[in-house]
Amino acid sequence: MPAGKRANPLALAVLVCLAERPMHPYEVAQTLRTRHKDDSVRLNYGSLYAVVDTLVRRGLVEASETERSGRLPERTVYRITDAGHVELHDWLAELIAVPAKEYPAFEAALSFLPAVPPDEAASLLDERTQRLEAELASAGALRELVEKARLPRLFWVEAEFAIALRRTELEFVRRLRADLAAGTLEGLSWWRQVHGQPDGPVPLPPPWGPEHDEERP
Amino acid sequence: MPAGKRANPLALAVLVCLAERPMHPYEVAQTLRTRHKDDSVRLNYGSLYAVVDTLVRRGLVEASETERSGRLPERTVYRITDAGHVELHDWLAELIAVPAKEYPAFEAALSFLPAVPPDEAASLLDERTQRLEAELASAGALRELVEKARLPRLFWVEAEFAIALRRTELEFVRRLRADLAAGTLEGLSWWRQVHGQPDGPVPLPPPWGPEHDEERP
DNA sequence: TCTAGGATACTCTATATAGAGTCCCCGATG
DNA sequence: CATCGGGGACTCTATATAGAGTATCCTAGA
Repeated sequence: MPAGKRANPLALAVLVCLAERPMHPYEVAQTLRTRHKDDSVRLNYGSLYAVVDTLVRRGLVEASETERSGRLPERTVYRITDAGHVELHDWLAELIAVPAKEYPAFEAALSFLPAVPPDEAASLLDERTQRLEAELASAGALRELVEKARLPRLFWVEAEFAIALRRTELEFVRRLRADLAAGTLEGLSWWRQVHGQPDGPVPLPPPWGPEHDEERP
Repeated sequence: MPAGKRANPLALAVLVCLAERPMHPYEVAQTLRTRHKDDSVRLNYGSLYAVVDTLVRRGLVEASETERSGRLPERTVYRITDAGHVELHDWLAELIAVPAKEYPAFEAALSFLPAVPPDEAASLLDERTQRLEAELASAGALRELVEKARLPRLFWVEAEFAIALRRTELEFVRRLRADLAAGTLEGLSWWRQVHGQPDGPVPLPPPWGPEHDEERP
């Protein structure tokens, strides 16, 4: 088996850091933080040490020394192995070349949109719009700072990507909200009707089942 | 504490289904599948039953009956409680109104882009482009089918959203690839140089550290 | 000089999760 | 009539994960 388990991208981050030079896990965390890679990779200590252990078990990194200063906890310095270099390369290549299915929370929320009444949905979408605008504004400010610091674009492509996604999301929300306001969203009348019942929230049922999936003779 | 744990969106999906009518977990899974909600919410049996248990412990759903036909495994039918209705509403409202930070795999990959040589990166990006195009093509075909089945747009907004994100990703990848080809990507010379060393892969170190984060006098 | 607060460098534990495995039924096939 | 395959409806288990907790050192203020 060439690829043991490629679950947590934090493991990839560790490999990248150790490919630069040997470090102890806490130092890996620092490095990722000062480079703002913790914006793109979920980083917390609980997972970090677990992930390093896994890498050790898979033979991708190995302990190179354990220092101790005073009576502070030991620091174990790890180095990447040859197998680690290979795995780093293959994993990263795969991540770049093949798009993976993601499950964004908002996509899930949209799936169940009919479960809230349409008027409330409208104001919730408005709130999201405002928050997204705020987020994009501060992201823009940050981008200017980074540019002024003369940090080449190569080192913040990931931030650009995140911003592009958020922008698309904002446009989508605005359009959906507009269609809702204009009454041009197909299914709206059903939606209003379902929530018009006086007997409290009747969130669904949607009027389609297996029979809509394929035609029968 | 009004909100116990709002981790897994599958729990939300279960609440939505049970708000429609009482079901046993397997039936919930079926329902989600026939409505293609398993495209927006990660669904697998291992998690499903665990999630239902959690909902029971939190008092959001309760067992209403357990049937048995023949010697097949028992089917426990669950119904949503009043607290469950409240939680369903609040959770969904939050998901719609406040954008959550996500960690897409490709964003992580972009973070570490300099770890592969630039020429290889170019062809990996090409491969991604092709795969994204294929994905979007089949998504388009599916969308037409759904439209022909007269399924109102309200019931597939989430798919529209996913497509919008993928389109943005495709554009982003195309542009990045083009900048790479044109040599207009800032940092490219450093990138080439680092990977030009004959002593194998020297993936990093990037030429910035804490000193770039803030100015000193 | 005493102390409050913040790094440093982990460690612990309860819970979540994925994926495989299990057991039974039913219809079709040879 | 035996058996084969494909659902249905879970159950089991090893691993991953988040978040809080711990213990030491250092610095700067009162």
